[in-house]
Amino acid sequence: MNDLDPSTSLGATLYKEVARRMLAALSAGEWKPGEAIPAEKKLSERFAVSIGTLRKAIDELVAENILIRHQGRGTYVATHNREQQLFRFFNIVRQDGVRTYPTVELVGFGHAKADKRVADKLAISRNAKVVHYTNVLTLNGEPVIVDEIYLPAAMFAGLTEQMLRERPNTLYNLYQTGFGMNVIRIDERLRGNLASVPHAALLGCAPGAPLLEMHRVALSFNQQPIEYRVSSVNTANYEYFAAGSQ
Amino acid sequence: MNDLDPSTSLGATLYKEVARRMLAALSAGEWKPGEAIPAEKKLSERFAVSIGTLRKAIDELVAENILIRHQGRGTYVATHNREQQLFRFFNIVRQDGVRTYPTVELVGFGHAKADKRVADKLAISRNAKVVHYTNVLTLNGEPVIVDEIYLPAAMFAGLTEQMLRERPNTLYNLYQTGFGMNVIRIDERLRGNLASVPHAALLGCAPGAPLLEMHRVALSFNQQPIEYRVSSVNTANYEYFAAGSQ
DNA sequence: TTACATTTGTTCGTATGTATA
DNA sequence: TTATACATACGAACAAATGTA
Repeated sequence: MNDLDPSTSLGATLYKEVARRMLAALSAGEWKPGEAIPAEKKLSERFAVSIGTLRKAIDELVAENILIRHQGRGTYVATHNREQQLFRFFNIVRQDGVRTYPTVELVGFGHAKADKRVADKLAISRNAKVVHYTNVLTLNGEPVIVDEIYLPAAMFAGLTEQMLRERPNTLYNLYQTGFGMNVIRIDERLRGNLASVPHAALLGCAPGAPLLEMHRVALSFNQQPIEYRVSSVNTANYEYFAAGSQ
Repeated sequence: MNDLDPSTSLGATLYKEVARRMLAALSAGEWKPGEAIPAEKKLSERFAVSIGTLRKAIDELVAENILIRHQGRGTYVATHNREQQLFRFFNIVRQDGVRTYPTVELVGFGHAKADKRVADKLAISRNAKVVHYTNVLTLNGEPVIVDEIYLPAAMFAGLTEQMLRERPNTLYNLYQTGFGMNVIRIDERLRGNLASVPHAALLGCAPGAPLLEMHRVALSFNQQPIEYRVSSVNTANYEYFAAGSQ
């Protein structure tokens, strides 16, 4: 035991300190999504640690899905535009187990002030400006999900309805390439609920039909909330697959 | 490319082969839940690999929650009776985020034949004998969950209603200590549904109230299904927290 | 096709630090 | 204090995958 202030000392262990410094470089935009970071050898020299220690630091970031390794090629900053990555956060599958990807239709767009719930979820002050838009997701020709999506307007200055309509890729890719907002992790909570009249109309089911209601907060590097989304899922033929529960 | 059958070769890498052999030892009962396995040094001698390779093998089993490391003490086989482990699979939390643990009441017990759905989930033949029992879980004095639980009778010979009532610990601990069945992983699928009349009575809600319906298969070492459980959750004040979704 | 350079992956061994009993 | 066990850090050698000349 010593009486140094631990907050001023290094991050407990060397490899964690290296991981922290690499995260800082990522956060500062030194290495951009889709690009390769320098080779392990070079990084070990830069941070003045052994190759093993550097690899352990990278291990941590790979485990968090921030970096992706490719033997023989290099280590890359994760993006949201690879097929494999595209729907990392899309957990709705058909009840027979078949996994298909949705087509998205924007059915509502506007600005609003954060109410208590949205302000809490986005960690912004009440009445702060938010962008609010609505998507309908169709699977195999059947509308299955209605997404009510809220963004902190301050972080998404210049976002237009057209950008959402014409994005060539996923929403999270648009956030990443258009606004520098990287979704690293999501926090998801689920409830049962009954279909409201407008949602029933969008989903083609009866008002009062049972739905799965998903509350999702998308988080960036420092647990910074980027997006709050309420998804209403018609689980007549589909279901939520809790992928991570091992 | 060569034309050797890869299934006849070793497990690709040495550390994975060691992990496989350790899993075999666990599966064979050589190391029992709650016990410490031999020290890394001894194991590295036993498997004739370096300490680093052995540690990497253990890393794999720790990541799967099969082993638990304690610096200075040893590496232990995971059990379902530690506070921390107790509710590893219990993902229902109060909407304000407070996490409390349920009290369980057995309200139904009997034997039945597997219908198509249960046979599929448990990977047994249709009409095979199953144990079917029903629990009501109470959180903070309020009944919140009804569990309909199905076990393959062949794997749980001698299981009685009294054993379920008088178990000093969790169900999964009873499976482990009483029948040698270790729950390693669960597969969970979620839907919205309406409360049936009997479930509404047990939960103290109106028939037709919206519920979260959870279909869970508990799996053992070789993806062997051990238990199928349908949980009906009243999410008026509680919600499902998708812990693993990162 | 072949050869080669580059990059990550695996395995080894050693030394030292930290936690536990 | 001492012994034991896991954790961290170092560096070296070789294997495997990739891309290119």
